[in-house]
Amino acid sequence: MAGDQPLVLVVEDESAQREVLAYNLEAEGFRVARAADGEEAMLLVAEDRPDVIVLDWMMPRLSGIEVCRRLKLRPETRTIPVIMLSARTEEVDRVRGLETGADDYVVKPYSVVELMARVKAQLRRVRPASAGVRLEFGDIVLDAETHRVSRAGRELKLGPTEFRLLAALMERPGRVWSRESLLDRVWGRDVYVDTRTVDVHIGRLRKALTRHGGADPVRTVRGAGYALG
Amino acid sequence: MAGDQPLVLVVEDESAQREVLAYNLEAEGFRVARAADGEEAMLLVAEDRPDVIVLDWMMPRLSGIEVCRRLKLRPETRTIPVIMLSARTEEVDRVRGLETGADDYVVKPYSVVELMARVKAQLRRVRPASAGVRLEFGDIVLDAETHRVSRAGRELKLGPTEFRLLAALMERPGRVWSRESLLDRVWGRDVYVDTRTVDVHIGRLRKALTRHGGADPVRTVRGAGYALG
DNA sequence: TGAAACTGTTACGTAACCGTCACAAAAGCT
DNA sequence: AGCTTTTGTGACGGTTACGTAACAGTTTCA
Repeated sequence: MAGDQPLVLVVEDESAQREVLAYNLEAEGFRVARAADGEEAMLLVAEDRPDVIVLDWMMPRLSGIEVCRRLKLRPETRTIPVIMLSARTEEVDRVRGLETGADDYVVKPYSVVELMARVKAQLRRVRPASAGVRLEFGDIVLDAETHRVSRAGRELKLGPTEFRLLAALMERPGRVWSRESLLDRVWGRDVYVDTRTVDVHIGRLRKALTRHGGADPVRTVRGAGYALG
Repeated sequence: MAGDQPLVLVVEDESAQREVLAYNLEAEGFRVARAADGEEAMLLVAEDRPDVIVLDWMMPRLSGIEVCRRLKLRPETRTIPVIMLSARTEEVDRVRGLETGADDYVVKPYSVVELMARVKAQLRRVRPASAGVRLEFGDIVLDAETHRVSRAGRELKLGPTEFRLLAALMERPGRVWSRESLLDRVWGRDVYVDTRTVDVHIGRLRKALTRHGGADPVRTVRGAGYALG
């Protein structure tokens, strides 16, 4: 709570996944605290007062559900937003059913772009100053919170994948993303999808962006990937 | 870490499996170092500093687990990503439980596509694709992140090979590169291409750089090669 | 439960790009 | 000057990367 940058607590027992998460959060400019299980998490919460908690559901010792429940009991920790990670859709339903009070849910394998957007969205609730939920490029505006995209004031209809793809591209306009890193960021880490699929979705995104006129803002860099502008 | 292409160390005691792995990795453009047991692996790590290690769990002498544990103890090798191979799901669980600090796990029999994807994913974590390199020489500016080249503020259109060729030359202005070393650097290690091809691409690069006026910045060093400036 | 929306893959046409060659031009050598 | 070696470059066939329509399987939602 004290520092410049928001502090995100990552609670995940599997070290590889924990580090991937931490890596991406740090790349976004957050400070990161790590916990490998629920008990460690409770200690760190008391100690460091994180601004957001990303919490794995399935963990040894103290499960994510239990951690969440305990946090929401105490007034001084009740307001810290919790984003729950779980492996399957059914589990999300179950977690919801348990009324743990988590503020958001993300299903594994998650898209990095999406998770970052949700972390930012939660932060914005608590710290209205933190920016980044609203991305702009030229006359294109993307609002991660409301999941809406408009161009020149006109609302655009995008599918979920096209939305995340555009969000990834808008995150750093001009930067060239390889098909592989787009797959990584937009589709998710453990999904094995043909790289040509990226081309198809880029095509769909282009069609949506230019439906009502306007130049194609997506640049193809032959042999390298795609970029915005 | 030194070379152009990432170096992958394959540690696997069974020679057939080791060669299959190596073959596929080389087909993907990686350089490959091979080790038949843990002790050899430790030596090769110290010697060659691989970018990624693919490590079999079950091995004579020094097991994969022990290799991994030792690697993660020393600061200079801690950050090298390790992908563990093991024979069964239960073993993966056991390896995980041992907290060896491996960065990813793959169960045998693995899909080659999947393993390649994981190797690439780990590499991306460590080598964030030539992040934000901006090269300048006189009025020429090359931005690796956006894949853009401009001269005197005017954007230039370069093909992929010309782009990489210019990047290589700009990395060390004034230095004379032989055709062979340019082939190595720009085209890749074991590509069978005539050295005269370099001349042709130098010509194309010159044409692009001088299209809108300005002196030819590429110097021919007769009998030796080319240099910038 | 259907209908609609969305997804990943495939196939095919096209345009850009690549490597080689042949010959011209330039540079060095005697 | 003549001769040899090296480099510049236009032309050309072959290859590859990309754009996109079509399609089948799946999910979502009324």
